[in-house]
Amino acid sequence: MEAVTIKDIARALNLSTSTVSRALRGSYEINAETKRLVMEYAERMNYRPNPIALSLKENRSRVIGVIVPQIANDFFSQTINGIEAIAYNRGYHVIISQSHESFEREVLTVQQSVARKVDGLLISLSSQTNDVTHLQELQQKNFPIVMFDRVSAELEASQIIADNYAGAFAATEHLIQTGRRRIAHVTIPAYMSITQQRLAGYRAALEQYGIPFDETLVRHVGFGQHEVDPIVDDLLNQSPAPDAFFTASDRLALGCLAALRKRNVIIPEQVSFIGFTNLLVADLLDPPMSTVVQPAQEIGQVAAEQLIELIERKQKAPAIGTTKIPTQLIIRASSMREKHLV
Amino acid sequence: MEAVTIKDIARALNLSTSTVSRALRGSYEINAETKRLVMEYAERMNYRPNPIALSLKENRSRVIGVIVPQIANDFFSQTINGIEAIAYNRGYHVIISQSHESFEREVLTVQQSVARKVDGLLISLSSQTNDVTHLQELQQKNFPIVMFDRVSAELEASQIIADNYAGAFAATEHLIQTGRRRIAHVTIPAYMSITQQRLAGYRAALEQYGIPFDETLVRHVGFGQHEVDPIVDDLLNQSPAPDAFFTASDRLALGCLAALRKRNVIIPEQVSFIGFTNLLVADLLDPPMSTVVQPAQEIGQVAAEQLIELIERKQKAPAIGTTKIPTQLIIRASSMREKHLV
DNA sequence: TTGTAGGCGTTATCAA
DNA sequence: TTGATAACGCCTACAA
Repeated sequence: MEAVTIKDIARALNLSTSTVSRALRGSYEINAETKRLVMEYAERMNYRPNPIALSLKENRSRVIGVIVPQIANDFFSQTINGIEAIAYNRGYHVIISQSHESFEREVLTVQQSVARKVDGLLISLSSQTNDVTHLQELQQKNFPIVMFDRVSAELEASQIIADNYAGAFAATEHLIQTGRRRIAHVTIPAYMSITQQRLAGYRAALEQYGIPFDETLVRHVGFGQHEVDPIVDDLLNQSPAPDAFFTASDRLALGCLAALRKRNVIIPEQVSFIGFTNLLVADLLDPPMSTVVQPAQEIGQVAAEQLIELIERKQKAPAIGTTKIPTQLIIRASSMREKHLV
Repeated sequence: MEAVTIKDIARALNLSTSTVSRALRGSYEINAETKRLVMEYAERMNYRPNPIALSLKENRSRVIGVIVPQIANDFFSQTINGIEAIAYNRGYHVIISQSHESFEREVLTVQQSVARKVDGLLISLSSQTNDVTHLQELQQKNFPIVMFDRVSAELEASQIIADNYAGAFAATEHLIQTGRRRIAHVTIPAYMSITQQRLAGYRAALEQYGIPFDETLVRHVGFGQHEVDPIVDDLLNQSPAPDAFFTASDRLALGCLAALRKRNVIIPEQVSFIGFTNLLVADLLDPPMSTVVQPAQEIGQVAAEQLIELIERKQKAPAIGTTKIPTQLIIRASSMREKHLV
């Protein structure tokens, strides 16, 4: 894999490397004939400038680092898809790393990415992360960072999130309007930003409809295995038992469904925040599940746009703020399915 | 983001850059005291070698290029997960690109990756790709390439695939053993490697059990939208109609399920090749779906291992071959669920 | 209009 | 044991 360099072209054409360089970028005054000659030869030899040499010279790599808790997760893989689309359009490549929901690995990965000379960082925090000094330090050095989905208010960086509050409000409101009063909310750890936003939306909807908030209906589940079952058990042992479930993720939604089925309990309706790539799945579950669809791809796109903006205009005072992308509530009730039957 | 360089250290310690360099890599003979001094200072200043400078010098980037049709796809995101795990352990970063199932974009992306100076390429072909000259050219230049999942026999590169033949055989055999005789096989375009392997397994099982192969039961579906419905219609209009479906992917499995439900038809059993991240989903569908589980993560791991091997021992004659990773057939029948009910 | 030289950060070679 | 120099590929200020 020996690639053609400017030096090779110069030698072959009996020119200096600077002349060749100028001819190729077309900038400086240069003899039209020389330019044509160089261009032709470069074309023929399939010359491509070495991006590594350029990076070294320009002190920029045109690479964006992306850190997510997990790649093999519909929400994040869709986000990455959105990031990738924007990045490639603007001439950036994307290096992806995973924190595996571990604070330590997140810190390590951030350091590695920076050592690798990425031009900026897009990050969604691990579920263990409640200390963001590793990011604050970078920011003080003026290193471009944009956070998405799982963010932290302690960092003065641009943040792109789904409108979790509105989504949770809409989901809860829908359940109330269909007659539910005891809506269980099974969600992720309490200190995470998205948890708080969703919980707030849930509470606001209850309040608006005059339903007292019952904290025993709210359960926080970590990211380990087999944690959902006992929680569902516990909820069902309440009297009165919940008459609806509002879950915070695919994983929890499926866990609750499985637990309910195992106990042979049929809940009138379940709504979940989801990131299923193929939303058809939600409709084909038994029973079908209503969903608060997260605009994963759009979140990725907007995050990438803002980061590149930050990288390219190296202003000291970039516009920092939180961008909320709307969610969409899709109702899927068993009754609706029957309509399809002939 | 000014980083500390060897030069900075040299200046601060009144040494030459070569001495500092030696001290840091510890290799050459060097005064123990000097070494200690340099190490300490480097540590204190949080020195990190500039990987771009190293790449330029060593003519290697320690980056692996990965090209998949889609990131937002359970199978591929799991594969990437496996690749990432191995790569990071061996000091490589991973740059991911998507071909979006387009031949043109695949060619473009391959060229871009090479221009970016990745040390090697892991690729799963787009569904449109049946010409692999863009890869053959690279190979002739001795550029390391490993293919996975969607491979091509026309390329003499290592290939890592699921044991599609055995998986399809097992699925078909299972359906036959439960009494099915007219097993529809809804699959992807005919020229793709995995299609052929699965079709061969399907046919072999039929043959072994003395069931004549009926080509009208085999349907190839492209990657566009809304293509599944009319095909299911058509299959159901046959007489006798199929008594089982064996589908080649998540997307086709769900498409068939939805189409069947829309027509209010209940098929006794459906088996599919799948890559669902959360296999719980298959069990919670209505009806639950049996699956040929693809070892996506392992495929990624093995592919990454083989590629890195290829990169690091720059032998002219690397061991080339096809590695088959076993699949796993998981039976999920409605009757099994009933057992769980109290 | 073209060539020379220096530098981005690092290391290998040779000289001191 | 340490330092000076050249080189990786590219660009550009300056000299010719």
